[in-house]
Amino acid sequence: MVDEPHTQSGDLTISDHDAPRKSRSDGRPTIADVAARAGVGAITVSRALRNPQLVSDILRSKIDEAVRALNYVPNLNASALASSRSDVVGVLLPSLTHTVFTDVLRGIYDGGDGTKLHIQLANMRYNAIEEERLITQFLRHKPAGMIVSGIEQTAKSRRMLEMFDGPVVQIMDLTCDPIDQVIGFSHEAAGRRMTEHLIAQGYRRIAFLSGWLSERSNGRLRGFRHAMAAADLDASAKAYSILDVGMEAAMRDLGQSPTPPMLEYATPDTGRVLFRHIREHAPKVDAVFCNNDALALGVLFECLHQGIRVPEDIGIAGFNDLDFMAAAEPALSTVRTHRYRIGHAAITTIRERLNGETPGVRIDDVGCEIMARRSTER
Amino acid sequence: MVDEPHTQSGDLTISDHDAPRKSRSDGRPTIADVAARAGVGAITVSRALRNPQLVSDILRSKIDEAVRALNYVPNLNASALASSRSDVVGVLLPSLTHTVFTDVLRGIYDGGDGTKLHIQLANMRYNAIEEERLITQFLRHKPAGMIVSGIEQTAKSRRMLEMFDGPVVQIMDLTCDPIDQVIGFSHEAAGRRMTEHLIAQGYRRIAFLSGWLSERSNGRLRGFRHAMAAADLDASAKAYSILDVGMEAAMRDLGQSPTPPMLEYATPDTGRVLFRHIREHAPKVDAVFCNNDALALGVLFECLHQGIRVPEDIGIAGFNDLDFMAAAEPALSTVRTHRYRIGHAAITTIRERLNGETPGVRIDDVGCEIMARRSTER
DNA sequence: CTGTTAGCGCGTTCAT
DNA sequence: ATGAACGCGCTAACAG
Repeated sequence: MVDEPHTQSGDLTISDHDAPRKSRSDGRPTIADVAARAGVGAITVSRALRNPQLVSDILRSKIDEAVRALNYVPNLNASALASSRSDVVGVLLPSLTHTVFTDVLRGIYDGGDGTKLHIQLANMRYNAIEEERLITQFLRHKPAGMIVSGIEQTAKSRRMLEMFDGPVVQIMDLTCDPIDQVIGFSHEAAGRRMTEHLIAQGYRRIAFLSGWLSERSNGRLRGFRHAMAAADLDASAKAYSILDVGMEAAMRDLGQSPTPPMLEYATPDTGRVLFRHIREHAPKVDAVFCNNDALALGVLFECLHQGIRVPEDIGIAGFNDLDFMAAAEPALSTVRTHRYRIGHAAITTIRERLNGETPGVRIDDVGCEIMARRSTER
Repeated sequence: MVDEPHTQSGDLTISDHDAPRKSRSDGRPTIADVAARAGVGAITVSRALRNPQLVSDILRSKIDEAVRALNYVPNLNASALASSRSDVVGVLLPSLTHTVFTDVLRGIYDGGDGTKLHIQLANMRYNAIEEERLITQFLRHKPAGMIVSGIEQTAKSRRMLEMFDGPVVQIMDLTCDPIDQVIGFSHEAAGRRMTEHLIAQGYRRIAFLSGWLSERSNGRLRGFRHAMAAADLDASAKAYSILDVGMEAAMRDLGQSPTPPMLEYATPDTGRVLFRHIREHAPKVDAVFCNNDALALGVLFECLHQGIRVPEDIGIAGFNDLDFMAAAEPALSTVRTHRYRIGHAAITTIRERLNGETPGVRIDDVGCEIMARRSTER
């Protein structure tokens, strides 16, 4: 086998036999080796690899052969340095566990499929300061684009992203003043609409049940309150919000401190505990609007346990429409959010813009859907 | 300002005055700019940034000031090229949606926290060929380490990873012949132990219920069959395996083709449909061992719906111990796997080895735990 | 502890 | 359609 790696390039002053030549390279073949073997210039190899049609068929096949023979692997770091452009898209998510974000992620990956885009993912843990740090880090890689969650970046984060030379997409919320582009839906409208549905079904003493509230959850709560107020149910709305009926105490019952990691409260068990507290402190509550589906599932189980009829005695609604909601007995009402679609749209618009296309719309409201099911059918 | 950047290296034939010098750079300050402003050599800046204690206090503070003043952002691509070493860890997961892998991911991120390691994640969709392609891609970035799922890589994937110069950790399964290191547990043992538990509880006609079977699911099924055979229940084991009682037909009922995306079958709704088929085709089944928790939840709801008592008429067991299992009514038995711990251990060992420490153990069995709850309490 | 020199491997620029 | 030369920004290897 012709297995002589890249030595011909340096016929310098070094003695040919003893040549210690402490190369800093890791010994893997470079584009120059491929070029030498194919009998062409390095740049031709470069072109053949990135844009085959720029090279004649003959050279191209020679090059392909050489690539295969040498087992050539392009060095993307060198490429990125030379072109000051990389194929990495930075993605910042508040959580890697919540189904809502994993669905977004799946959309991003599916949408990025078949391209050479790579995803670099970070977990900012619902923490704007952490997010700032991560953005700083990410930018060092000179990514091709960025996807960040929500619209509540710190001023510094925002500045960095504005100065960043590439597409930036904020997702999962809406704002009229995006950094660059935003794709999401209005959490306030979602909360309002589900509450309106509950009221239309005849529920009057509705509790909003949640663990810890993210910025977006707060939007839902606002929507809930507005809808209650609009129906002249504001007083009870406040009274029955779990925020007002001993959440702290309930949290203690979970054996956890009411401080971070607060995300852990978004579990069915939390739902059960919180609902027990509601029954104690606000027995007249006739429906619970849960800030997420896991809580709703827990409430259902607690009702099952206590022999409370759903939807007759208590209406239950969740948020997100995870797959167990439709399969539950009775099926649980919820708000379907288009998480997958959002992720997909985000990476798609980045791809398009990287290809030179123009942004389309800067603000993309994908909406959401009220899934009215048995659990709120009064 | 002494703002003459790197021109001394090439006092060739270029005229000194006219030089338009179309810089290909993007105009951002480089390490040379920082060095110039601080009045030191570039390498000193480099050192100060990477290993502050190698530089005297005076220079270090000067450098820090310059960095801040210029808003210097290191170019990691250049760094990676020069050192042929990057701070990116490649992670290949079969799915980004299944809670089992998102928990792994959370472990990885938590374990990588506070380091400069970046995670580059890919979704190989339970597809070894796709995995091979992704490994090829990843290696182009010259990552610092790699984490891959399972032990069933293709021969080529395996070769690439063996040749890769850095730590490689296979996770979520066990093998006595890892590529480098393996951290996981035996799915066969897990399946066997849960089955033994069911048998010990007095269940005899046990069905193994699953949607599509990954390599690891197959291990669980093997364990199930071994345990059944060992208890002289092998005939029924085969008969009641959902694989033998019309899975295809059941799948059609789901309105889906029995081909990919098969992952979608791991939902509660699938559990309900499959359980209905079991009741029809194998009415004597007295327990179902579900390949995952979502299926088990669906079976529970179907029992609720049909008025079948759990655990008296039917025992239900799942796999993974997602958080709704303990909160269900009745609480659902399952196998707790240490997903988070595995992810955490994987990135931790990579960190350690990057720091020059030796691998510890090559094969790390983190085991699993049988969570016997009401749903199998006969 | 600090600086000098010489690449790392590729892509741009400009010439052919 | 192809090639030569240089530079992208940083760091390893030696000195001092």
